[in-house]
Amino acid sequence: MEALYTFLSDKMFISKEDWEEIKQVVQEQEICKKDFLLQQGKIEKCIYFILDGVFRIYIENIDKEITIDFGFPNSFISSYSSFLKQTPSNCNVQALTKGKVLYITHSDLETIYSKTKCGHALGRTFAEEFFLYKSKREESFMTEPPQERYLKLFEEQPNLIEKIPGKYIASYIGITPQALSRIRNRIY
Amino acid sequence: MEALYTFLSDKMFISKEDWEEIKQVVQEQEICKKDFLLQQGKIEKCIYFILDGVFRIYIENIDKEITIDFGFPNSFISSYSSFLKQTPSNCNVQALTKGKVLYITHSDLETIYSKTKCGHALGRTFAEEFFLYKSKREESFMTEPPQERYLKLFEEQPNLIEKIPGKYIASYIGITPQALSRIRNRIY
DNA sequence: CGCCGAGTTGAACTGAATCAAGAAACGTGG
DNA sequence: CCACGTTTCTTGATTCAGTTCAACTCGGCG
Repeated sequence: MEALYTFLSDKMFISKEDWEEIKQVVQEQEICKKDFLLQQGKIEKCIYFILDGVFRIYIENIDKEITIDFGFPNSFISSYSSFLKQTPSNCNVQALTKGKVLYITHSDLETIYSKTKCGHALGRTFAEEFFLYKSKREESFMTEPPQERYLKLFEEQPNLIEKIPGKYIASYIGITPQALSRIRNRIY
Repeated sequence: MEALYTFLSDKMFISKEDWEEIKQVVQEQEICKKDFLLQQGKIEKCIYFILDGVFRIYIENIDKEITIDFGFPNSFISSYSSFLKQTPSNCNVQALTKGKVLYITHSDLETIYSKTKCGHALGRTFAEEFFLYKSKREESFMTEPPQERYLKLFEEQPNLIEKIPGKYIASYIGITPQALSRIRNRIY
């Protein structure tokens, strides 16, 4: 729980009282490998904060899966569009390893919005974080070829490359596993 | 100004007093064709609400421009990453036609955050809107081929296709003008 | 030991980029 | 309002990066 406080208070001010209020509604959950935090077609009811484990968000398209995002400890994960709109999600959120998460539900967050001073600022922080992430990814896709996207990813998340099956990484940077394999030995 | 109120109050509650406060800091500006609301390398100090005209956000890459976004009347436009982080932007925001915008500066928005009840909710609304937009775009790029991206765009913004030079549209959907031309007469 | 998923490698294919040239549309000044 | 120059669009030929299909290897696990 301190991990979450540290993460949030780095981005915004949270008073003692507000934090008490928030603590009331934040819940903890152990996750087994391959468990789903959310399945396509369901409505996302939570935002998760990853304490431990690695997660993946993906869309099941015709005949293939498309990886949209990975989640690592000390970051949020959610089918956030579905969460915001409270409409069925078009993606799955799945644990690649066993892990542990904190989460807050949509309705509890609404409560926080109304009951605490920092509520909306909290919601704003979520939204801004999610936006900045997507925005960075967009720029990467628009301006860089696959190889550079891979190298950047490698720089930013060197551990990722070890822990995650290459086929997911390939999909995440928008290429096939074969193409990734070729990029890899082009670089050696 | 009513246009902005209508737009916002559709998404959140704004009290009479808060709106008065907001009105104090919202400014209006006439824009000439080809004027820049922001140039690459500068820090985005505003969020704009488009009253009239069409705008374009683009990145100047090595040897080519990449269109990231268009802006139409009754929507917000800004180099929002730069705005949030208050760091130099890597994109330009330019008017494709003459037009008119409302805007609020970063520091004025901070004032609104502290002075009004709905401040943070307002910031949250901005962030959520921007996020949902990017998210939709990401999904489109990951799951659809260029031709479908074009057709979807055509459905959603039929007027866009008439008003905006094809080369910008091509760039926006991630292809060359030549490829767009071929898509167009493949469909007739 | 044999199976299965993941990764690699090769060959053929394909959609889009690039290069190039000509046609059409646009706007700017006389 | 026309004429000229610039920008945009189109079309064709060629090239290329990445996909697809397919076969083979490797490593973990029942």
